[in-house]
Amino acid sequence: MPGPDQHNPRGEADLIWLRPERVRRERPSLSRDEITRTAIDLADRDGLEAVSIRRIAAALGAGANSLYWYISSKDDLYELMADEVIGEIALPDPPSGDWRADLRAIAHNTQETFSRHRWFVLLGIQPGLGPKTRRYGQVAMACLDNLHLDLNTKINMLAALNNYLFGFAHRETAWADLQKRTGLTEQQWNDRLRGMIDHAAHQDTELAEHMTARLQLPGEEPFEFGLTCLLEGIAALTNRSPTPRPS
Amino acid sequence: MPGPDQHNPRGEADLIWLRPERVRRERPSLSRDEITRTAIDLADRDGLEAVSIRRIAAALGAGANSLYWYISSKDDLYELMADEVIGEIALPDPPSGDWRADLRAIAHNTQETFSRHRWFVLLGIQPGLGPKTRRYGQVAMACLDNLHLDLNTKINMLAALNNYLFGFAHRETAWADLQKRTGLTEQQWNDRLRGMIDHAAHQDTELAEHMTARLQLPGEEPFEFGLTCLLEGIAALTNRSPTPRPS
DNA sequence: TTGACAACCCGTACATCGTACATCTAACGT
DNA sequence: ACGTTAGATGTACGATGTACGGGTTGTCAA
Repeated sequence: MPGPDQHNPRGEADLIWLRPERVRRERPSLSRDEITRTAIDLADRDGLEAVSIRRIAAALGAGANSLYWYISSKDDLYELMADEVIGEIALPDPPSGDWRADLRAIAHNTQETFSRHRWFVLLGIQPGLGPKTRRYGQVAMACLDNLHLDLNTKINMLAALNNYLFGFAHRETAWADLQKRTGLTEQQWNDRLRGMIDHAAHQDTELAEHMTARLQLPGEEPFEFGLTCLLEGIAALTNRSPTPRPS
Repeated sequence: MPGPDQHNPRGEADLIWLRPERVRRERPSLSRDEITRTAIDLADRDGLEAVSIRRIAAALGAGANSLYWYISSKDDLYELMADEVIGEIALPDPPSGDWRADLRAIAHNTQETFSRHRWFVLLGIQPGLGPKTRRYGQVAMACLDNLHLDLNTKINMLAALNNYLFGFAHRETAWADLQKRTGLTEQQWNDRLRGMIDHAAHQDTELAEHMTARLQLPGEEPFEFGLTCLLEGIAALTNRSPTPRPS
């Protein structure tokens, strides 16, 4: 990484979504799509840190720097990957009309997709303006339609939900990485953790309790619990007044 | 990064928190603390990607690889940084007794600390078993004490809250990074975004609305909104401390 | 048919990274 | 006095992202 680079001499906001994909003439053997899919496969199999320009190129049978014709930086690639992942989330389209059920479904599908691509939350990228992301936002919005709320409130609701989903996914990812970092299988890792807790319990009950707490954090039940809290809270706020104010 | 490395031939779960800091004899000029603080300062000033072993060493006036005596890998360093950041969060200790107010305070302080160290959520590390993190968990637990819930429920509540906080911080960080990536000042960036929205509104009103929505996501008001939702939902689920409001 | 120009691809090169390893120095236990 | 070890360093290796310049092929005007 040769220096920060001023990166934008002309002051253009250079988002990939505002640039058209280069038109396919005849020769091109690559495309943004292929590149993105290959990158995602690599990340799924070997983790995000295994995603390198060279490796993608190699997997595509292309030269090392060929990709730079289609993307202008690795961050661009990340943005493409993010949008693609968002696109994998199954959506209730059209919404059923029951906003709570719809949001719950979206939440579950999102969680499921995130856990198939655990690296997602490590991209450090807010899914931006890509087409798949926009569709996601659009459908989520539509789920709230017959509540007749103002735009601002709807946005806040969905943001809260998404924040929760991101946070949960982050925790899961971090746990998985921690386990991987030790080089143990999941079984070995769990056994060892239990052992550590038992051992700690003898000299430091507080530590043992703390570890127990952390141990059970990822999983179905805590996810459901938090999700229910959020939806319940949203419902409470909408029943009250059109513009809820924090106490 | 020379290969994955099996990393743990003997199958030891090698967490930094289970190893004592090397005892200080006389000569040592470095310490985990100094290293951690230097790393944090670097990250605050120049971003997480500017945190390299060599740069930290240079900043400490030490040789390139001296740090490896104190930490055994860069991931270890991340763990130390995370614990340190958690330690900066102001806590209501002892709790006031009003669990809602206490959790709200913790949430605000956490958010405030995270936004001073935006790189935190990019560590890809779940704050683990470090002393500061344990204290955080301990105090948060104590806030729920006089609700007399079972351990499991309390853990789920705090997890939900923390997930939300992580998610929100992630969004803020991602936005800030996006802006930085364009190389524009915040002012320029906002102007440009507004311009893009206005421009988009002519040909694609849906896109314009979508961008508007995203534009306002980080900020005080959405944070407060989601936080209130969560606390309200928690209250509803415990049907302790009932929300006295017939719609 | 020819030539110019663009689209596309790739090889080389550079700065930088994490860290394994061998080695040096100075304090310590005996 | 002397070996042992804690602490610090230098060198080296395999990677990485990407700037750059030159190649190759297709398209289109003349």
